[in-house]
Amino acid sequence: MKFQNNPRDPETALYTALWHACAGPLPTLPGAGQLVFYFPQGHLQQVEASSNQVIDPPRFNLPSNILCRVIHVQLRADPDTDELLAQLTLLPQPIQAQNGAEMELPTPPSPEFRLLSFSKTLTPSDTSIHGGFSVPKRHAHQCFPPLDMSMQNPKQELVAKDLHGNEWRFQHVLKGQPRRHLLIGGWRDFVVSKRLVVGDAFVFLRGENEELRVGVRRAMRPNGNATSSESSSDPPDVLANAWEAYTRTTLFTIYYKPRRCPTDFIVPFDRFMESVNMNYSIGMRFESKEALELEQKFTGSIVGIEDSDPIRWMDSKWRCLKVKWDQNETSTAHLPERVSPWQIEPDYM
Amino acid sequence: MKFQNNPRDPETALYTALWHACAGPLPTLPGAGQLVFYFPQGHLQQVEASSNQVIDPPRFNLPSNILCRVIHVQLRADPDTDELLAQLTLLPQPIQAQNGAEMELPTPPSPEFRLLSFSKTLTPSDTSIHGGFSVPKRHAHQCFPPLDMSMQNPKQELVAKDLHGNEWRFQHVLKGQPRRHLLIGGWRDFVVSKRLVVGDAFVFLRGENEELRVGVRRAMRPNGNATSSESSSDPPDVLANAWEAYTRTTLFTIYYKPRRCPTDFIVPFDRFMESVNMNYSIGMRFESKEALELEQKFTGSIVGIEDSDPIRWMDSKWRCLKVKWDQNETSTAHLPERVSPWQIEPDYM
DNA sequence: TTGTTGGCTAATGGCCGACAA
DNA sequence: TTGTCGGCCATTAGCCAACAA
Repeated sequence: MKFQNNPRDPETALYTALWHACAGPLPTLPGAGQLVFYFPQGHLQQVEASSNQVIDPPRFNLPSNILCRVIHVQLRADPDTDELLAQLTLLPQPIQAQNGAEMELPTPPSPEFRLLSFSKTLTPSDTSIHGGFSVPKRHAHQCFPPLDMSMQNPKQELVAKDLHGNEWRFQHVLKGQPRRHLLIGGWRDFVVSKRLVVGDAFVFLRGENEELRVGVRRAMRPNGNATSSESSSDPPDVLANAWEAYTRTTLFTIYYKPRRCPTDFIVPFDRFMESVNMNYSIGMRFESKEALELEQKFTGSIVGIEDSDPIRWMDSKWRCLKVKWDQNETSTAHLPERVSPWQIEPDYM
Repeated sequence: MKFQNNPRDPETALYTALWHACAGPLPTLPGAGQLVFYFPQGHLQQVEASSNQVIDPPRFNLPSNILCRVIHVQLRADPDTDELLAQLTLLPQPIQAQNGAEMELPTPPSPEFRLLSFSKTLTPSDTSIHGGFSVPKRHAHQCFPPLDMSMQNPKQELVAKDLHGNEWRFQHVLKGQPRRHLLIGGWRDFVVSKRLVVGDAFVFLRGENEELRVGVRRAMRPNGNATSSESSSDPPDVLANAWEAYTRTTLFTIYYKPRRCPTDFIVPFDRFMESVNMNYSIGMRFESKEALELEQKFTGSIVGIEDSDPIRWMDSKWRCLKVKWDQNETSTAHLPERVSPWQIEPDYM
């Protein structure tokens, strides 16, 4: 299950689809072959955040961004915690080639698979020890194999695999007054094993050949409170790898945990160039792009343009914009004070 | 709980003691200030084993061993799985200084703490849902606070912290016919939370001030079968760090999971020098040193002396000995075919 | 349509001493 | 001395439909 090779293989396609469904709509992950900019500054900050260490890195002369080609992407999930992990292998690109978007490799055609899926955020009733899981009607009709409606209490067993290939069995019944679809008998095991709590989401996929998959998308913890596992995959001296790779034009590897901290230190070439061409100025109004990894769009205005770390990373675009968010019915307290140009777009309203 | 600063602090001393008790008697871990040899080859092999990837590393010109000073040691435990992790920060030593053992820093005097401890491997009864935990009599007498024997059914509540500072409560009772010490009421929670199974060991410590600690030493899985969490802390291109640190004499960091794979790529200076001075030859009989991380000693004889990877790591002492183990009442099938000189000592029997 | 609740029953959690290795 | 077992409660897991939002 660990290596995804041929994307045309239905098994692999299902795995990838499930991984992305569990990761949520938020993170944009480049594919193998794509050109991206790597921001060591952002990478370091992620490592610091996840390891709670302040790192005074050696004085590498890394530029603030490095054009790289994505050589390989490996999507994984921790067998214990189901935490998602993307491993990106990057190859720095020669400087002189840095201004040709035409060198973009053709994205391998992603074959179309018939794929049905839904996800539902768990309610207190769903997670409570008391009952089962209530399946919204349209989801049951769209994604579940059809029930034998000739029975007066239709039921069937659903057998689905998770990202690790483990099998989970659920009784799918249609009963109650009024009628509703329920997952019982096995649901509890799933909740306990996956340690689901209110706010986490249940993810369900049905691929071709009636293959069923289940997964979990955990609630975003407001701001990385200490539940986070310590096993950060990146060592504190992570920049040494980048430096080595940069100077010798060799491969290096970075990790990305989509449900952990917002990552924007890998930026697709096109998106970056777009943001470079955008003329942002103080006072400009904007709205957040999906790269900010928010569930909804927010608007605000730019209040400053300056290096976020002028000493170590001069002239870096990374989080170079100080912003003020508009007040909103939902709280904007969790929104960052600094964003990168590629995380926003001008608000033409 | 994450940073251990002053080893004289009783809190810290208890933490360290508990960590080592959970790690088991097997691994030797150097302390801060010590000189060690670092074997990139062994490091790489551990990474390969734990990530199930074969890595074709860039062609660094790393020597097969690098003298380093241990700058910092940080002992941690994963909050989810309790997996132990030692993070070693190493500083490569200048070449010209490589032949002076006198440069060994004085090991900081490890203050003596009164410390009582025991561990017990769990039986089926201990882990079964049916009952509690049976405490061997001498351990209860040695390590538990004394019971009030005037009661005809003496009992007390033990409150103990684990490596993360979480509190666990147990009812310690003396009852049954014949009398025995039992841990009930709370024991089950502990077993479930820590996911203990038969063969795992319960670790108990009592420090000064009657401070109690509990921990877990998991059974060694025969040969890294796939239960292992994927989140290896070392990225595949881990050698880039070492190379960078080696050429520029800067710090680098390695990780060591004592319950995962046998590590011998960090070897204390003295032990290595000893093994260099040992004249081993084909046919020589030996017995295993504790560095082989075995529960007991085994004997065998040397059948070959050769580079284990003559192409990439010429003249490396790492696992340069091919050995044949003596037959034994216990199986020798799990013993490695290759060992390093510092893992064995001549058998003078 | 779907979240929550109280009720009911079956299952199991969990403590006990007997017994035996 | 200590591991395992059968017995025996008390607790809870888990399904159900009523009800309400």
